[in-house]
Amino acid sequence: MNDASKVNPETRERVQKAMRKLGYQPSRVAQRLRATKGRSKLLGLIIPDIQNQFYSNIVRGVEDVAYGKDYAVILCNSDENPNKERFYLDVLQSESVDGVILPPIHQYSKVVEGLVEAGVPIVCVDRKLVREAVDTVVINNQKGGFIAVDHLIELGHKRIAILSSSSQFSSFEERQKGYEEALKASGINVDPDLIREGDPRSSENARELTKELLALESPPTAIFATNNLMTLGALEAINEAGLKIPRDISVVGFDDMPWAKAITPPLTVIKQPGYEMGRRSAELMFQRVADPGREPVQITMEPSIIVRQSTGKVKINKK
Amino acid sequence: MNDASKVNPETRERVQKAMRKLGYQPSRVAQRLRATKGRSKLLGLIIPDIQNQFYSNIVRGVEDVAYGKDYAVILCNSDENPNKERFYLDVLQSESVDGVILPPIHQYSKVVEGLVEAGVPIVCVDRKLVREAVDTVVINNQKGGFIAVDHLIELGHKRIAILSSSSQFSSFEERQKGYEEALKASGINVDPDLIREGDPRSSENARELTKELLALESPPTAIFATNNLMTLGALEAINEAGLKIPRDISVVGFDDMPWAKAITPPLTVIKQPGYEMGRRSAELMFQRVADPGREPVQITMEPSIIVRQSTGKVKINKK
DNA sequence: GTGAAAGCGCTAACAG
DNA sequence: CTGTTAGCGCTTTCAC
Repeated sequence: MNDASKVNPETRERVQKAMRKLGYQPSRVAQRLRATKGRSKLLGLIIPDIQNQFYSNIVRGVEDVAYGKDYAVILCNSDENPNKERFYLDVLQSESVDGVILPPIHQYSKVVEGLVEAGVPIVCVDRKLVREAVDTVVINNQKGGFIAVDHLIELGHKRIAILSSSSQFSSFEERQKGYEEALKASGINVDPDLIREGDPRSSENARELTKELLALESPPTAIFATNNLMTLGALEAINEAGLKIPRDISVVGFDDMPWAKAITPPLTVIKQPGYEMGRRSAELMFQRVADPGREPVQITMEPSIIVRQSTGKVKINKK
Repeated sequence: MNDASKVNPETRERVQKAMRKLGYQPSRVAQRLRATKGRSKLLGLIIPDIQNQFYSNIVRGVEDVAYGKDYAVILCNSDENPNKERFYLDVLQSESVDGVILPPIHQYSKVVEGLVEAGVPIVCVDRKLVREAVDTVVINNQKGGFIAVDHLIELGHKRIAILSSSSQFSSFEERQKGYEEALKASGINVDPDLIREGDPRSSENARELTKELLALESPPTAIFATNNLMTLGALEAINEAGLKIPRDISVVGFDDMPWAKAITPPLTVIKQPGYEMGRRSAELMFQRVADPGREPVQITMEPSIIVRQSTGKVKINKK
């Protein structure tokens, strides 16, 4: 029934007919219980929050690849809560999934590192693990930050603010590094007043931060928001202040959200290939399941800037 | 170990300590294999597309309830493809999930109806099944359509277009019914030219449709877009045509997307409580698992209109 | 109150 | 090439 190779063709046909007739479906549960290693047809996927479009892109990429291989995926939302992450990791192990794909909450994670060492196939996506060599799919975040800010500098901006994360996620740290790098490369001082760190899961928080920025004695002429939710918050605050983009202020967002080109003016963004990142992660996963001994690889994908009308030449603010 | 009731407390304590010491974790797979009915700790969730924010809201609602009950959920994307739906339904059965939550692709679905009759706990969310009595969580779509259009009528609009679905989803049919009802209630003729049906999964398609609408000899002064993607497409087409909202045209969208209030001008929408719908669906699921004999219930939630600045008083078009 | 045994549905290993 | 068997890890039942 399972291995078509060494069976009498007519017997095979007879069996298949019987299967169809009886509507027989093998129990994946029993299969999994018996199989033990690497053929459980189940994948675990832990993400911070499915309501974040960037992560739903990743999820879709993973699922599409899984579907093609007859795998199902268990989806878990961690809310950036390490306890939830650990809980789900336990559940997934207990479900004997073939592997787990996740953006690790901490760069140094005892739990995840432990699993890697225990030989559980793990793929990190979007964020890295520092100590352990694991299959990883990320984008070049520093470059993303750099090109965003460099674009603004080219337009003449000198007071460029950044909305970043107060938590230590590798992705945000790198984007911020890119921001500073771009400024320095153009001989612009990094003004700590223009660096605002908050909760990247809260557009509300970004809105507050942006308000503060706009209320500054010498407010920024441009804002770089380092993820989709923060971009939203920045936009809200700017609208509320009655400012016009790009006349009064320029904005570069992170992530090419579907609505970015539908708004007025269309939003300039750094595009992350979320769907593709999901696909690649799942592919790495399957490679590792097939060959647990393989050396870990790290795939770095390229972000790109999509210039639209939310950025414009700077104007001198005359008071 | 499992049932705390009838065990010597000190033995229990001893066992628990041993469990912790050895890091023992029961295998949910083996549990599921043995358990057979209604305690598998796994739920199936089939949605059209996780990249659609409305569905990711539902997913989040389901998962949060599941998490609270120590359940995991297998997520499947059907892409509105009945074959994929059937495929996943088979997979989920084979995984012996305790039940499946889904917006059925067809109102008359042999497969889903079959499962219901076979006693598999099913909860329909967002869309209904016509023939079979099943637990269902929907919103009052007709009312949603009605209040959207009625709002536009009150602003003086008479030529109101609708972007609806060419496929026969119960939700869209009802929204369209509400549209017609509102027009009739105000003595406005339903102009077939203003009713455009397309693929609700494609903002691109909605963009085309809107372009056609705007190119009409007597174009609409307002557009009602019946889901989030179609709203996006409409907005794009309007921007491209150089029209200003609400000066030149008014728009009401469906779904309160996070970006709706961050854009200029903020978008008036009919809000669906997606997250809550997910929660309620999961709750119904658990109720049914606990009591398979219970009468099916249908929960109808209320949509609400959130009036923002994308709708304005109609102006007379003078050529 | 506690311990032993049967069996869920499958696959791998082995004997015919 | 085909048929039989043991056992994956658990829960339930039944005997102690």
